[in-house]
Amino acid sequence: MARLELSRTWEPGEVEARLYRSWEDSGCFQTDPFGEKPAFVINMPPPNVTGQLHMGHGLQDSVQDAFIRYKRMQGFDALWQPGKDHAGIATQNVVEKLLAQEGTDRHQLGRPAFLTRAWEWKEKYGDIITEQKRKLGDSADWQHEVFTMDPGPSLAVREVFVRLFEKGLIYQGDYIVNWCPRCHTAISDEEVDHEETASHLWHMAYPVLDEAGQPTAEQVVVATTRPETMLGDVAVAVHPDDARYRHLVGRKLRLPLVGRELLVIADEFVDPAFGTGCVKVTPAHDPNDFELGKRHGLTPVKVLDIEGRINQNGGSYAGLDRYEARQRIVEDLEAQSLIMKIEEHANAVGQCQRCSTVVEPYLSRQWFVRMKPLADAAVAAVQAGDVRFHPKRWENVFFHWMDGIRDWCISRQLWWGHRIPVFTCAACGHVMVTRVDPTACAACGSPQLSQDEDVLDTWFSSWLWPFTTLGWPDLDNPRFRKYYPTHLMVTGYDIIFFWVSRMIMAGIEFTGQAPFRDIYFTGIVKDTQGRKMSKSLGNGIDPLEMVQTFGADAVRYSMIALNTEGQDIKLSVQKFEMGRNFANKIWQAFRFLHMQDWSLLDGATNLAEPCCRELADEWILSRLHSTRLKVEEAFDRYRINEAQAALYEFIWGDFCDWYVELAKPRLYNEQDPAGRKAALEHGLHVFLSALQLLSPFMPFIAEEIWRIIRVELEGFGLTPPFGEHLMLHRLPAPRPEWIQPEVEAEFALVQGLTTALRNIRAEQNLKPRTAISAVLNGESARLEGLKPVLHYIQDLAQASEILLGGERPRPAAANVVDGIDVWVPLADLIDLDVERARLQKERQRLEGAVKSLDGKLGNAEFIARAPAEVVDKERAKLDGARQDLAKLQQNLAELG
RNA sequence: GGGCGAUUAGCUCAGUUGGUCAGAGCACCUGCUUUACACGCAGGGGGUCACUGGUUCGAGCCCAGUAUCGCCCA
Repeated sequence: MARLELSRTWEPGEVEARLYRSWEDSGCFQTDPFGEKPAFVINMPPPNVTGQLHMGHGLQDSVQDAFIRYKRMQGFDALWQPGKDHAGIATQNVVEKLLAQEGTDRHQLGRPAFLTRAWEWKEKYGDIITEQKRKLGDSADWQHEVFTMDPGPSLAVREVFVRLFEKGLIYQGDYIVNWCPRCHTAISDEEVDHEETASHLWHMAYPVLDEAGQPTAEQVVVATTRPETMLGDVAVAVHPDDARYRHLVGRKLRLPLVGRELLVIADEFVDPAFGTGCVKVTPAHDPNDFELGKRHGLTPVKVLDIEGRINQNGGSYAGLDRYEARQRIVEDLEAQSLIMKIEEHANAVGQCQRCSTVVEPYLSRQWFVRMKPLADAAVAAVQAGDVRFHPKRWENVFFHWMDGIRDWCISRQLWWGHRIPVFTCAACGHVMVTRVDPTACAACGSPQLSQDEDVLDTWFSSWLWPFTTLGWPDLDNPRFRKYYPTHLMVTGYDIIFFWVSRMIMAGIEFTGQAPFRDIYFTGIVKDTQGRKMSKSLGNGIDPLEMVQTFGADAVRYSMIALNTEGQDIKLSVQKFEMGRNFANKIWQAFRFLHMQDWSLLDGATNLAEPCCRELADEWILSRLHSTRLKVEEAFDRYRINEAQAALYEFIWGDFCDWYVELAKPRLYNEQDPAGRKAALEHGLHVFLSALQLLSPFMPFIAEEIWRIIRVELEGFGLTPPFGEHLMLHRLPAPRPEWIQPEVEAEFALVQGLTTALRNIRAEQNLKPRTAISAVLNGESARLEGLKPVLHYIQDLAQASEILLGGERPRPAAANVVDGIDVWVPLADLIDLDVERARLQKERQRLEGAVKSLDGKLGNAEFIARAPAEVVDKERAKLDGARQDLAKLQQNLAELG
């Protein structure tokens, strides 16, 4: 029978592409809203249409896919709901750049033509990111992929806007917002990154005026980090209790360079300890000053335009960029000797998260959502345990933010996005917020209506994502009915504010239910120095490149291995070697099984069941099922790295290192065909079972080996006991009765004795080919117990002969394992000095153990207070150590 | 200023409810072309678990404080 040829190492490239196609084409990722199976749902955080795959996806998708695949194999109708985000600012930026290359811009094009271009771009490039995600092996339900601007989600966004408006939770108003002078739009507080920057504090003197409006000799000195905003100053404030300035309150000042008269006002807000204790008040360009101005009835003066340039209110500075203006103003003040001091000052400057431009606090008319009423229910839901955070500590971050929650600026001065459904009648000024575009004014009937020019913040569609992806607001949509609320959300802790909190609020507000039950926070992927990966630093590691170099399984394995309890990950390319090495190890183990004589298998062969014939079989089966339990438990506790680690230890540490070695003599024993067959069958059964458990983590190699086994079995005319795709194969019920601690203990002794012999061999520098024999001595009952496993030790330690009991050979190298003497007669081979040194070291170790245990057990308090179980255990340890020590002393004495 | 996290082997990190927990991977040392694997095998070295007190029969693990680093919020 011709057998398949297996590559010498695991070569993932071609295999992964082929298998993924086969999964997707066969509908392996699909779900069934009408089926009987219970649902398990993860909503994939929608990547931006402009996005490129980065390591954050590498990490989070590995986690999500592991859960989804595991649940799917447990018999759930597992939905991983994918989608994409229209990324308002980012997409508009990209399209505007294209237009600029063509020598035009969106204003020349006009809104409809611009939107056509944006859609064209989206259709052409928008799938790049999801194609990239397929390379990771993501088993998402791609057929139901949703885009935030699809008709469904768009309808939902409008519905939500109208509902909130009707409830009085959406309002329009003039407030200070964060303005990005490059994106030409307002952004929310959450979209501003604060970076500590070295700056200056300029102390500027404003002359005090007398009753007649003439300058006096007195000056008021204010300190500011933004001198250019002085053009918009309308007052100077001091603390009412500040004795230094009390006499000035109510007096007038002359604003230098501009000439405007300013009033000195008193306000509790002023911190007398900061700067000079006098604060210039610029209500149009500072949030605190804005509030201050409102309290004192001041009229704001705007001095910046949407580009961040000084406007016509800035007199001779009009048209200058804000930084040029800053420089010129400082120079001009200096020329008038009005700069009193320039201090070094570090302050946190807000930057646009999208383009890193320094944002300006900017007075403008925007739409806001009143958040407080939504927040209360969300907090209650988390407190009640309706939503559970993993790790739990992130709850505090959530509570803290919710506690101080501020209203959400949702309007953006963009064209790409959901246009705000507010219509104003040109004739009578009546404002309408409607689910369907109105054709005539509801008040006066005029058809002359104009829609608000702005669009909504992209997050305004994202916060609805868990239910809009499933068909909401159509409550009868079968997908919504079956899959909502979802079960698990996996994302980074860095978007707790942006997204997680808001999703919880929206879920409760609009569906009456929290949108997910559990939320698992991953860490953030950093570089080796602990810096965030970024394009500008060029310190990113490209997941696609890693997939190409090491394979998707390796990338997934490594990312999950590194993802411990939501800690940040310091990543380097080298880290992927562990995944690659593990995949290759699995492949080699399979090559070994594969190269055996499969013609031994017959109609009675059932790889779905074990066929234990001896201790080694029972042992590996026990280990397999112990591992199985660990995996289950780890998934339940959201510690999937532990699940993966347990599988690694089992496959590499138990199966490859010990079981395969013991299977070799059985497989090569021509005298015992039944034994050969059993060894092969049992090896395949255990290996396959482990692979199935591993497949949520390393789906490709598991699936490929499964496929090859199928093909080979069919080649021998046998029927595989499983279906075409491993990933769809139901996990068999756990069999705890196969876990046998006594068998594991017995085997541990085999391992200990083997290691002792190998240790002697290595320390005495004996070549592997050199035959050694050994004598094991101890209590007769224990020697009797070793009889059935003696051949294991002999094979594993490559010993020509092992005697149970008998005289100590002289000279001999010696070890003691758990009360059993291990002697290796070495005649002329032994190096006495080496042997003596080795034994002395071992003696030292044992003496230490005896001393510490002795002390412990000599302590009456310990005997009295510690549980009897613990005391007994310690006693047994002491007895064992004493016994071993005595034997060791004897061995040393023998050496002379 | 408030909060959170980290501090365990040279490096990156695990260590559930306090009692075989002092561990893994990489790196290191010594052997090894052993018919699955050098992306490997066998053996080995290496840590006052940041520091100081406390609770306890017993503390990487609990408590208090200190130091250093990092993050978030103000």
